[in-house]
Amino acid sequence: MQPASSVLFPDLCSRRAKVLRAALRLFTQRGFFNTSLQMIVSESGASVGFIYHHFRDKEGIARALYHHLLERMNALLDDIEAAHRTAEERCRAVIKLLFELTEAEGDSMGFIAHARHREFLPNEKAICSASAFVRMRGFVFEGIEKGEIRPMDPMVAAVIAYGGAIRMIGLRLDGVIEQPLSGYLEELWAHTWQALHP
Amino acid sequence: MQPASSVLFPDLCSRRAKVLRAALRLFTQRGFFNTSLQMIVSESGASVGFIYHHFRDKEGIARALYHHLLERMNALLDDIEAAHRTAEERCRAVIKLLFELTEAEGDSMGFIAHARHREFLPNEKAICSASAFVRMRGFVFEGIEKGEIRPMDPMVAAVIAYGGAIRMIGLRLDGVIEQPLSGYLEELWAHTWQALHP
DNA sequence: GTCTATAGATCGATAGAC
DNA sequence: GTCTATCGATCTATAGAC
Repeated sequence: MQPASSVLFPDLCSRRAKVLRAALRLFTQRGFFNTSLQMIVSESGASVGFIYHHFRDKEGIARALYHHLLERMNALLDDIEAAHRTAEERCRAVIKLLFELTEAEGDSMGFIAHARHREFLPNEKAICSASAFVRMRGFVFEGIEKGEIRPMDPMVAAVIAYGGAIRMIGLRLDGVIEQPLSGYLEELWAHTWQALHP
Repeated sequence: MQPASSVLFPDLCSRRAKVLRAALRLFTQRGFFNTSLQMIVSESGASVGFIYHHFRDKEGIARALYHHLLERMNALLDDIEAAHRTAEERCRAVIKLLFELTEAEGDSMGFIAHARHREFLPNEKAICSASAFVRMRGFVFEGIEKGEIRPMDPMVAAVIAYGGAIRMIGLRLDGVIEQPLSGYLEELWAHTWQALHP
């Protein structure tokens, strides 16, 4: 159940937002192909006509969700970039954010980080090519250039920096990890940084 | 294109194996729900009747693939456990194996590590609860107990050990990483071990 | 713009011959 | 055991009233 107010879904009232939130929950929990339009109608309270008028087709709902969530992620990365100077602080802040979003808005995190978008959005780039993920890697690349991270292949540094956290998010969303992720942040990052610091 | 001989698919000749290999390729590249039975018939050369007689239904093909691949992975983990004593060597060997399989049998790795099985196999456990993944984590847990890995939460150690590699596999399968993974193994593991060693 | 009723197409699964 | 022809269910998308 999504909380009443939400970082990734500021708009909770419009009918369009109701459709998006219902679809998000169904897509994440049952999968895109196991979700019929009728289910979205029942869950959202909107009608078939409304949905086709505003989203063109079923794929259009997923496309709107995809772009909406990536745009929100980009805005949150802007905040992090402005609030922190060093690669170490920025990466840590990114992981803290992702952990918090996993706990507070698991459906959204599941849709962003966990779903196989190519299967139902054939014309979208792979999510890891999306700008939000490119920018996350950019924090690491910049850290190497500035000497804040020890010299190594940039992609290797990026997967070390975020790989453990992303794996942890997956395990949490799948129910393998039963405790809130916030309790792991300090320990995870302290050790991860041992692999990166100069 | 799968190679002519295969670690994960020793049997290449039987009609059953032809169906499994065709389905694997289609499921990984197009997704389970975008693959019709008719496509599997066309790709494998078997008939509808043959498939339903041997697999009961479409889900049965995916189920057979899932169990077959996890069983093969378990056998390969047996080999690693027998060939290496320390956690450091075992984890490194696991990552080396996964990197090699990603390059040589990308469809299989995509199906094991990348697909959302819950969507089309509702009665199977999440893949990260499967025995192969539990055993991979077990190598890490044992390393902590023996003092080969510095004291920390076991799950944190496990995601640090494998998270970077698994992330790299995902990026490689999605085409973000363009070079073979073997070229990254040494550097990735050398730095990752800095986060784990006592 | 919004709704309901329905068309149109696909696909999984089976029946029945061999 | 294997095959082909076909049924029946489901779901997306649209037509047409309001």
